[in-house]
Amino acid sequence: MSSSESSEQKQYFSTELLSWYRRHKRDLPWRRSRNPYHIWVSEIMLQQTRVDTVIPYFNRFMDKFPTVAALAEAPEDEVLKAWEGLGYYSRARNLQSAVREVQERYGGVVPDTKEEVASLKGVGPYTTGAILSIAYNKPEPAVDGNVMRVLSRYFLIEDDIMKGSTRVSMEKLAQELIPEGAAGDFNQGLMELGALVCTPKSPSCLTCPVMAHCAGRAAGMEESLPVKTKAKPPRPERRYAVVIEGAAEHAGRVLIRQRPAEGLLARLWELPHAAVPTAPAAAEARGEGGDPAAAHAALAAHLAGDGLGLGPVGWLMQAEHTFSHIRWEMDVYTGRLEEASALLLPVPLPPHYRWVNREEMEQYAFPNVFLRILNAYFGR
DNA sequence: AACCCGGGGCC
DNA sequence: GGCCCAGGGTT
Repeated sequence: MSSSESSEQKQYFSTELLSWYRRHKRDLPWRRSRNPYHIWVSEIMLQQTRVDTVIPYFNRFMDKFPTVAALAEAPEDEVLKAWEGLGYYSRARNLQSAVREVQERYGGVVPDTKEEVASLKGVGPYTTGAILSIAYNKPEPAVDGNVMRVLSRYFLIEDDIMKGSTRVSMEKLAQELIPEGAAGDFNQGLMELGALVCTPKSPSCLTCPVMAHCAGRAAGMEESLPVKTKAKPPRPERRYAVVIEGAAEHAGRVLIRQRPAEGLLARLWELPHAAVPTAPAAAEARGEGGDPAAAHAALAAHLAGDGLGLGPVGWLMQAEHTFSHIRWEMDVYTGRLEEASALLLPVPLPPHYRWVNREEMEQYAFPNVFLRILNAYFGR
């Protein structure tokens, strides 16, 4: 980092920011007490969602699970239900798992040392600092994206904030800035400034309490900081998917299945799909119409693993879904299960499979791409 | 350090 | 529809 910050510039920043925060802080539900459990839950929720969205979730969550003990004892289903709509369900599971540890190991009292807090599941460097400073007023930095944006602008730091080493140096700087005895308010002030004034686009410099000594602003660089490398584009992954149509008592229904409890899109529902085998020469063009023979081979081999036989397939559509790191490019076919041959017995369905029609599918949560396919298939 | 994990809002 | 938004876990 540049490390050309003057002590006057730092002193000014700390004093003015703290004063500004105490005059302008928003009245938020988790700011009405210093209850460490409340602070913790709010920080986990805020990691992924805007304040306005979090508020009703936080209030409902506290009504339902008012204490560490209450959350520790609750069935996981209820916790996930209370989290429904916030996304990132693994963080709800991590939170409850860590809360159970606090209940058992610390008698329900959220610990107040760096080592103990940082060891809790789902609590990394940022959340550790937030809990220690906001709940216990300990002089620990809490550096999130807001804070890195504010600091990189005010001190004109051009280090790439996507690098781990930059976060570490920002933490050092942020810690030096904490005014004596005011860690909680100062850290919240940093984040509040980033959220309300020093915003990612078109920051409101004219109302900023520290504009007078902002090096980024003085250099006309407030819009171009922080420096942040572009994430590399998601790697494409070609897949075959199939809408398996039911017959007889399942006429009008299609076969869906639930994903495993761990990993990508955990526990969501989907259509059966299989990777396109890494093809030799002619793998380039995805075309309308696909390659039914190749698709049948891949899908049939895949479904055989669940004891299901697949009959011939026909072209349906193309569909795609982009994650931060993967891009699914799917060729979608329709097909039916193979007749159960000689014994004339119904093919037993593995427990994570279901037949659903267009009404019944409403009860299951699908990633968007499968929702689009099913909606197209059912003709909406 | 590199990769894995997911979903929403804005323009 | 393209662009931007983040923090923690694992290896």
